[in-house]
Amino acid sequence: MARPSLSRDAIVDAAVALADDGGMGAVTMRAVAGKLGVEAMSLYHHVGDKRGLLEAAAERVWAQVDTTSRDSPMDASDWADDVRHIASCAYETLLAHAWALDVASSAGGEPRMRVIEAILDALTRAGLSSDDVYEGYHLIDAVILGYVAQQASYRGETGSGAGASAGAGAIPAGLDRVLEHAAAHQLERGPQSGFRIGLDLVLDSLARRVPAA
Amino acid sequence: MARPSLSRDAIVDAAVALADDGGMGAVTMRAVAGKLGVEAMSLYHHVGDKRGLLEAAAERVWAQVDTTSRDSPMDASDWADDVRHIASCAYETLLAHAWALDVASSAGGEPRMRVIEAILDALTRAGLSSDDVYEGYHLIDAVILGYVAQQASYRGETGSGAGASAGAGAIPAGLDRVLEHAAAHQLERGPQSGFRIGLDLVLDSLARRVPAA
DNA sequence: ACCTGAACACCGTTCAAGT
DNA sequence: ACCTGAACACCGTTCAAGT
Repeated sequence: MARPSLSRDAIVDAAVALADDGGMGAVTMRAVAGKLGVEAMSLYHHVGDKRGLLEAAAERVWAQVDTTSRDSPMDASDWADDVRHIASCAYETLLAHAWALDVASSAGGEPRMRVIEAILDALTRAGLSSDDVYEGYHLIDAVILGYVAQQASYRGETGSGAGASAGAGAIPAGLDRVLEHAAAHQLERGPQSGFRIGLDLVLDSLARRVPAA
Repeated sequence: MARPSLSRDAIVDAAVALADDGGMGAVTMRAVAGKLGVEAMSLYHHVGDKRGLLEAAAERVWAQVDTTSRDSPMDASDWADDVRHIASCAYETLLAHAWALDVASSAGGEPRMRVIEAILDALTRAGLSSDDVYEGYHLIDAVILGYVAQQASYRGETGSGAGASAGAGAIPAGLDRVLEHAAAHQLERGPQSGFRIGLDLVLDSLARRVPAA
């Protein structure tokens, strides 16, 4: 039973695996098929399109984000912890599959909507005005996507080039702050450290906008 | 003088133009050459690589961001306005050329470093601790990149699909907050409105961390 | 119903040849 | 020095044919 007759799920799995090591460019209809011991054209009986396959792969990534609240679902006081939990999980997951961010415009499908729902729900439970829920969600989402993009690009920079010191070409003379900043990057930091600091700063600002009980 | 003998600049210009309408996928060595009335292989005398060409194109986009401070260069009090000015300009520019964000990991080159320098300089002038400058820059950068990604994906969603109402497929039952949120999206809002609100929230938080003079 | 070989219209890139 | 035709090894996708 090396091949359970080829299923859509198996195809999407193979695409995710290929993208994880090798990036989105490594996802080729022929490569996906090869990984499943089948010819490229067989895939079209299950996925319709390469675009559709990539969207399904991105959706699978979003589905890995844990959106369950940690404690009693109606507890308003821990709304910030709930957001922290969901956002951290999303950050970690997306960073592990950074290619998922480059897939199509509106990728993510229902799994992504569940993440959005969970964040909106936490902000609503906090007692924020509906305007603040609206704007707060966008800010939190931007922070997640932004830090993932930032961190992914920083990784790619030091992971591939010959000399790991200078980054994307030496820093031109006169950009002294950038030079300092690059040096500060060398310091040891915990995982998520920058992201968590930024997220907490945003959450504190939002907490200040909760009307007094 | 239809063809000033083909220059690297002209090639990069053509690549930017093709990407602006048609996305990164429209940038093809053959298409770029065609736009310049030349054969594809001629490009290799000036750019070396398609990757290099795309990086040069992204660099040209970053170069459009205005990094000049608005008033006396040593004025510390307007550091927040300076950040607002640079960040808004970056947001607008990147949104107009959203493909530039998908180019290679560390794209942007020296022009992007100048943007980073300007932001770091403003935060330093504010009198923030070096740790806060470090983390504050990352947060601001994440906010810029995040809102651009968010807005670009929202655009792509309503710009292409058949029915403009539902977005990326209808919203599944049970996701009531998402439904509300999608409805709120229909309201008229100024350009940059979400981004400016998020950015201001972040800048306020940073301002609170400036040690008292 | 599911799989496949051959084929089509594309890619990026190389290389020897032209001027 | 700069440009190019032909060619190579790839793409995604279609289609008629096999089982």
